[in-house]
Amino acid sequence: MPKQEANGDLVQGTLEMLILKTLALEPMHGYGVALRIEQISGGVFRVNAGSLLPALSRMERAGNVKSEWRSTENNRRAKYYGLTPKGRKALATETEQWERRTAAIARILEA
Amino acid sequence: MPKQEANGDLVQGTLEMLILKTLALEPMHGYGVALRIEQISGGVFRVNAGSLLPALSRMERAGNVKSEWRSTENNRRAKYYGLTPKGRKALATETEQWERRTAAIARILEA
DNA sequence: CGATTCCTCTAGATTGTCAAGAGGTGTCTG
DNA sequence: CAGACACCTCTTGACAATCTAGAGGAATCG
Repeated sequence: MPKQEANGDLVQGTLEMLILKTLALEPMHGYGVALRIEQISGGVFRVNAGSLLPALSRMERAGNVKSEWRSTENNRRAKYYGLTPKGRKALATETEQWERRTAAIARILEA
Repeated sequence: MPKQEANGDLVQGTLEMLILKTLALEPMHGYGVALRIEQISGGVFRVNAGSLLPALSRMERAGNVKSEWRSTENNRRAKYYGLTPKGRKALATETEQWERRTAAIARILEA
C-alpha cells in the first residue's frame, strides 16, 4: 500500500496545540499522546514519533510541559508529560488564535 | 517595531487553497489576490509578496492556474491569473481535505 | 528461544512561509 | 517639472515544523 490517498498529515502548526490539549486531560507518555490523537481524530491524524518527540522537547524547553520517568501499567519505563501553568495558558492562547484563523479562512472559503 | 503580537501569519499549507478560491471568483493579478485575501479575512491575513508569487509560480507549473499579461484599469501592466479546470478540481479537493482536518481538530479541542 | 508490542530517540531532507529588498511605471502635487 | 507616492512583479536567503527512516531497549507471549 503505497501511501493512502487522504493521508493523515496534520495541519502545520497545530501539533503543539493538540499535544497541549491532550495533556490537559491527563498526564501521559508520548506514545499515549500519539494514540489518543489518532483515536479522537477518528484516524485522520497519525502522529509520527519523529514529529512528536521533538515537539515535546521543544515544549519542555519552553516550559509548557514538564516530564518525569515513571512506569506504565505494563511495567515499562516511560516518560510522563504534564502541563505546567504556563502550558495551560499557552493552550488557551493557541486555541484562541486557531479559532480566529480558521474563522477567517472559513470566511474566505464561503465568499 | 519588533513583530506584533497577534501577527497575520497564515496557517501553513492553506495559501494555495486561498489563492485558488480567490481566483475562482474572478481572474486577478497577484497584488489583487493579496488585497482580496486581506480584505475578506478582516485583516487577519496579510499575504506577503514573497509567499504569493512563488506560490503562483508553483501553481502555474502544476497546471492549476494560467497567466496572461494584461493591463489594469489604471493603465498598468499586470499578470492576470485564472483557474484552469484542473485548478477547479484542486480547489474542491483541498477544500474537502481542509474540512476533514479542521473537523478532526475541533473534535480533539472539544474533548 | 524468537517474534511482537511497547516506548524513546536521532539524523537528514523537504517544504512552505517570511523578511527584506530591488526595480519599474503610471499619477498626483507642490 | 521634479519628487513623492501608489501600484505591481520578482528574487534571495533564512528558518521552523514536519516527515521518513531508521536504531535501540525492555517486557511479554507463543
